[in-house]
Amino acid sequence: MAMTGRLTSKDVAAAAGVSQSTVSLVMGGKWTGRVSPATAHTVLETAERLGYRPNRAARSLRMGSTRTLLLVVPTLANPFFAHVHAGAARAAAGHEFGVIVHQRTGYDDRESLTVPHEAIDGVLATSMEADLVAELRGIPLVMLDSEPGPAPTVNVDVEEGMRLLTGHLAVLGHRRFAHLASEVDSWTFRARGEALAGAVAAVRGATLVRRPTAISVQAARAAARALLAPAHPPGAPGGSWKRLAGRRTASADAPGRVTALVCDDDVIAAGAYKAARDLGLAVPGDLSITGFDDVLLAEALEPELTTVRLPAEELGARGVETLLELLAGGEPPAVRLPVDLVVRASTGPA
Amino acid sequence: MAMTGRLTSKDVAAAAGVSQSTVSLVMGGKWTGRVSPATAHTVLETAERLGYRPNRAARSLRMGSTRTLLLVVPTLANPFFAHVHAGAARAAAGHEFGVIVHQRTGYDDRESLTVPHEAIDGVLATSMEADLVAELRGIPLVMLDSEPGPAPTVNVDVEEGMRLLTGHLAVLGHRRFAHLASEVDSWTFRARGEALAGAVAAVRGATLVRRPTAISVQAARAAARALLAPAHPPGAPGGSWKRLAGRRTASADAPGRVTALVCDDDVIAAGAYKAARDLGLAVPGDLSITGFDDVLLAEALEPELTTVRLPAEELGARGVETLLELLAGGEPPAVRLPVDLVVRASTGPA
DNA sequence: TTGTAAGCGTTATCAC
DNA sequence: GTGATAACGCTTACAA
Repeated sequence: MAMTGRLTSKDVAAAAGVSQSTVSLVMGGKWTGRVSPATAHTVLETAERLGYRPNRAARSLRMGSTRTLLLVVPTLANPFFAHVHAGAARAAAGHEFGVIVHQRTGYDDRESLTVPHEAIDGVLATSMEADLVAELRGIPLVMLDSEPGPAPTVNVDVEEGMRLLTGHLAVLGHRRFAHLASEVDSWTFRARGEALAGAVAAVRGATLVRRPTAISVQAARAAARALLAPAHPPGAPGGSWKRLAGRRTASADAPGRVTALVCDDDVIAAGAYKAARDLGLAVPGDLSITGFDDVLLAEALEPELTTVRLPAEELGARGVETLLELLAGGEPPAVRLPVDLVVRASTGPA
Repeated sequence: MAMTGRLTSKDVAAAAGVSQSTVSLVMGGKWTGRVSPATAHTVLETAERLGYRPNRAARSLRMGSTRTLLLVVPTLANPFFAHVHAGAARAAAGHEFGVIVHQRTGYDDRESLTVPHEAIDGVLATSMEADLVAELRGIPLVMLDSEPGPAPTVNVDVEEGMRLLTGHLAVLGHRRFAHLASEVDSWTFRARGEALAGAVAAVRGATLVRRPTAISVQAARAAARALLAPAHPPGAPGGSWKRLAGRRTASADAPGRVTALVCDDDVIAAGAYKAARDLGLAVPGDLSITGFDDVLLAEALEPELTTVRLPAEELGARGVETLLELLAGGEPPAVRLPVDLVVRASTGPA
């Protein structure tokens, strides 16, 4: 039945032989010292027997709060955001809050921010532009993995992730880097790009080229092909490079010969794998490839993907804690969550 | 701000110089013939200017319905369910309903059904056992991809999917089939298993072995290894079979030599790929592998996966339509959605 | 055509 | 200790 099934606290009161307000007190758990243990027990029992559930709408109306938070994500089809939701829901449940999720129609959907459900106390916006969020005028907001700004942020340390990746590759002898970057213009990807550029610049003799792509396997495949084989016509059989460029000469003298391909995302890395195969490049023999996020895909690919693990669940959980603090009138500090380098099999000596 | 920002219809009424009920009528869109166009316009304008949003809690309380549906899924980390949610949310929005999603803690979590949010009008339960759902006593329910039972169901035609797959493989000459089955005991997987068994039985001279596995890449990898190389010690180097069994002899005389591995799920198929590599079996040269669902993974794998595309978004959308019909007092018929065979590169001649 | 008023089910403030 | 009672903001007869 909708709401509470037409069974109200008044019914419970009648059945238990007490007043309605007593039922409310008992159900609310604030009866100690106001209601006798005996009556409290009776009330609890009859409520249970009748299957009574307090009506949330009435409670929300009275309390002025819905105990519901809204999580806005670009898409749930990327499991990263599914994990953010799981973490947020778990943390919220601990405070008797619920989390509803709104998936926008894509990474750069600048329209569908229209909040679908106004019965919320606050919003958690993931990977989103600050200006987009202006529409939520007045609603308490915490931004996840986004540009620091007026709203409190909870971020993952993507810069550190890029530094870790670069260090790992540099130690392996790589000097010619390429960045297969997300073309989505959001803070997290700008930060990744800048951090990578900075980290590569700190490596003696290292070079970096960059190419944007949409976040999809096929788009990334095409972009990676263009990046790796600029001179070849699109459909040309690969393999020539492999033989042309002497591998493991490390000194990076061969112009344009990229040996390390850093991808903004695991999905993009999956596309890069395909491009490498198209061109006859062995991974990691001819080309090391790295991802970012560490979603399901990373382990499913062959060879398994070296990537950066982002603490998705914790991002969601800390986001909720921060939002709750904001709702309580506090001024939560910006949070930055550490990341881990996960070395698997897609990176090797240059 | 929580709720509606402390700005009520009364405030709008005062600002517009009309009564509160007039505001309500106008905002509710049922003013034609009851309020003059001029007043209606004034009201709309001031509401807009003030940024007024009706309080959902109050509306829900008064109306006895929350215009909110709950979608319960095993996990959102599998993009299949993310798409179900997207379809459900889209369809619901068209009826001014919202959809909140509850992810259980896994495929066979038999505990966490406790609905996290009672303010709902109905429930959409995905891939779930009928008996589990008994706890939702009285709440209107539609089951998705689940056992037909007392509640209306919206299913995808998984049986047809298995028949399509079997036919495709049989035409390629396969006779020795193996089923890497989900160990989750839910209707959808039982149906897949039975349909596959039936379809294989209809192929002259065909045999089928079955092995259950958890739905994860590593679990499936281990299960597939055990299935494909029962005689080998776990760590034994593969490749022997490849040379032992004459490939493409098709006649299926070599005992135990499986040539087609049908997986209950794309994630399981990803594990099967790894097992094949472990054992030195080429896909599809030595072994054809098929998946089920057609999620992101299918295209990311190499070779790309032959699988069955399930209409996830439509499943969600039709689920909502069915639930809405149920809420309206109707008796919605059971729905069965067609599926498509997607032939890619993981299947080839036996 | 517009305004008045009675609830919806809850919580919380008071008298008792 | 317990029970009336007044909101919370909205929808909708019904009165003016």
